Amino acid sequence: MRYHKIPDETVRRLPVYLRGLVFYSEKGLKNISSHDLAKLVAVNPWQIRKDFSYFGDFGTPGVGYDIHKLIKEISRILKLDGGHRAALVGVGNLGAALLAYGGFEVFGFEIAAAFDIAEHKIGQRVHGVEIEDAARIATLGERGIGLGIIAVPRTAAQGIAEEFVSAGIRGILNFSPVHIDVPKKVKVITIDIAMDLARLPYYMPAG
Amino acid sequence: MRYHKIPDETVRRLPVYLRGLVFYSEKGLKNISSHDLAKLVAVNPWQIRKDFSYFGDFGTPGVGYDIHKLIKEISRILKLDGGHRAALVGVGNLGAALLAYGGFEVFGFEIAAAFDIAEHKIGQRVHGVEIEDAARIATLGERGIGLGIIAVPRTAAQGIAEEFVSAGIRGILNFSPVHIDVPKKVKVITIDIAMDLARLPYYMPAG
DNA sequence: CTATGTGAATTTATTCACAGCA
DNA sequence: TGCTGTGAATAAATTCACATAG
Repeated sequence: MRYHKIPDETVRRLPVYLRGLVFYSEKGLKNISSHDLAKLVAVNPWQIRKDFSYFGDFGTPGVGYDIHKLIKEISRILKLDGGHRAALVGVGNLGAALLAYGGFEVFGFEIAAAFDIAEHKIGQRVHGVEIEDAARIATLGERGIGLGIIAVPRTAAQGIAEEFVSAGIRGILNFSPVHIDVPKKVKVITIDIAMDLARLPYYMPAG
Repeated sequence: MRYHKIPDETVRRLPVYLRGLVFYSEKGLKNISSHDLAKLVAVNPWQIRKDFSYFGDFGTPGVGYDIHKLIKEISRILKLDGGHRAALVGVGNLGAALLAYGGFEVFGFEIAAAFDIAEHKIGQRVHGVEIEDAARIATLGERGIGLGIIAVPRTAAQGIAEEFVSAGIRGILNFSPVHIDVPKKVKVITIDIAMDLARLPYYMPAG
């Protein structure tokens, strides 16, 4: 099935596989079976095989998948190879947490710029990144930064998104619990942490 | 179709609807059409109608849905009515951000306890919550706290999860980028913020 | 005439079962 | 024998189209 379009649900799982594969790779392993990967990432073995079958031929029957080749191919499909520079707006609690978060590197991301409107924060350094005046968001286009992260209060989120769009940003990760309107040429993913928490009681076994 | 099981995908959307409905309710509106709600939450109108049809009869043709009744019913289905008290472990950058985050109240959540292992943090108050010694996690059972939030470094996550389980916690929200193993009677939802970011380049229009 | 509610049609995703390769 | 890769079968979710209620 190598010529099919990759299903969205498979694309959603690819970063999960990638993190698991990198984990195994760092342990020095060269190959892994669908069964072993399944245990690590909590996906069925046949689902994994089906997913991988959409884009190629990485397995050897009786041996397993070539970890290195898979990492390269998944990175290529997700367009993570080559790396990405992101700009963060809003260095409050959440923004500082994102700057400190170590989980971005695996996927080739780097937070290369940070902005805030609070006078006393501007010029300070947080985890190696200097906080700039939010007025300078407009300069992002010239600086080769293509991703934006919004970590400001909800009332400011739409405005920041529009500044991002003007500056040429093509992808936005939004942490404000509010829907953001942008032109179709820009992709927005909103993460509302409370929404995942809100599903927890439903799935909790009664006690 | 009032007697069918509610599909998982519908359950995933219910918190989204709930947030939108509360937003409208606070504006003083009494009714809303599927079309208007659709614009706010970025879901198709027919999808909304289908979702609501799984659990009842809240709409009036020609008028729309009764916002108040819907809020009550969705809260009931998600088991959010009555409220939930959660315990946070790990008051670093992310933990502090969660304590400061205002988006939990809509869903009836309250972070009622916070724990850390760092001596100098214990006894301090962050956003009104006193930080306790992580050794006291075991007391959660007696305190009527049923949800746990993990915001510690990945290497500590599994251990904290086990302490939660021993203390009688039935639902865990995990922010560490690692799969957590718990008994089946406990539900875990893992949020890895980098994973959503990792899908962004794939969906970004080429430029 | 407007907007819900829902069967039916379609599309998409998961699961199975097994042929075939190392 | 062990494990991949994939058609076929099943299940689930989305979309449509329209009867029906206010």
